[in-house]
Amino acid sequence: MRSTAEARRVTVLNAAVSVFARAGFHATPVTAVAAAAGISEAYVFRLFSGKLGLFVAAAGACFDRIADAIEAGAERAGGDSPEEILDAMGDAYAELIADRDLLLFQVQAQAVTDIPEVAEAVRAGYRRVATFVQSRAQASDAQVQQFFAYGQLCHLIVTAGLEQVPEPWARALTAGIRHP
Amino acid sequence: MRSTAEARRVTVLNAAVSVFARAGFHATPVTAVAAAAGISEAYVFRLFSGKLGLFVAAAGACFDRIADAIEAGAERAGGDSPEEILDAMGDAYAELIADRDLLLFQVQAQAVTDIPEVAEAVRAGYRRVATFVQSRAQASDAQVQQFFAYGQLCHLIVTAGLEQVPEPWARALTAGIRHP
DNA sequence: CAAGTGTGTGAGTGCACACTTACAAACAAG
DNA sequence: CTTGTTTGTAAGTGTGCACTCACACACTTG
Repeated sequence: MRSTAEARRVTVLNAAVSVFARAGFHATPVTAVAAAAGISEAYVFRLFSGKLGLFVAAAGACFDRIADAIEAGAERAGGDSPEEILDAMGDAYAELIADRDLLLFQVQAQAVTDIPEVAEAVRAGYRRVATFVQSRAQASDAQVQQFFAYGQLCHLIVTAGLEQVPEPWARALTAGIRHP
Repeated sequence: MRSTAEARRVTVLNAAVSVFARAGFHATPVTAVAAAAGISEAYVFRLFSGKLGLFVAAAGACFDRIADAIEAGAERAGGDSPEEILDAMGDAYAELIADRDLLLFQVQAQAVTDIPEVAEAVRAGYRRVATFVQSRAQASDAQVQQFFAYGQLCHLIVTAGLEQVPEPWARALTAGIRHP
């Protein structure tokens, strides 16, 4: 049944985002994502063209979920000004990455951009998100840039575990970042 | 001669930063850094306690160089206001990472923060840089936060190769970032 | 029922790589 | 010269992992 194979791919992709997020591309064996998806390693290799194909597909799924969340967040904005819409998008993003999988996957993907296919997937993901943010919020270039700069700051805060650091420098970096 | 061993360690560390920066911790064999340093793999293992010890030491060297460059940059500031000093520091940082090794190494280190020793090294590095920036520039928390947020944005720009992308969304993200 | 097609796996295979060990040359001290 | 220490390497060893293949069950079609 063709639909079953397609359903499997979705399951595997969700598992892949979670598992790759922890230890990254090179450090996670495809056995691990197969186990997380509840199927055999051999079948994962049939569903995707090698480990790299799996990772690239997972990157697509990751950015899909991010784009959807931001889009939904924009709908809940309090007003029509760029500031209000960006703020609502930021809140939606913060909510989405509460479980950390999507954030950590992005970090892992950025770390293996020496592989051209991954670099292209990352560009495609940010292209999609950035163009939507700009057009939907009617924000200026500078506002969009700021939006992503503080998004990237979240990556540092989470990977370095700065929320747990009580020292002043860490408090300065984490100040105002919504529920990490 | 003890001094020679110490000199070797420095050589190896410089090589390690460059080599790890390209492909990351898990994807680069220590043979590669040994070759870059011009010595045998076995001797690298004698100079450092395993691959992880080498990587952590390289992280220390990386943040040392960053801190030194920012410190030197601050000396060249045009004035005494926080804005002028932060700007001079930003310029110094941008100059330093022109060769990309230090920037990419930071990305790679952030990607393997699931290893506790690496996470601690990253925190120590940012602790050193952030405390210096804040005390030297007498900047507010918000200014320091902004400084690092746009620094992290540079990581995205470089890893995704956004300087090469002519599309509007990419131009918005790269606008005003000093000579990438 | 026979033949074909899609879904799924267990049991390999081969290679890359982290780390060790045994050994050698240089230099120093007595 | 002998003994000891430091610098350095060549040649393993064992393991983990990407990827393959032969095979099996299910389900459809004629």
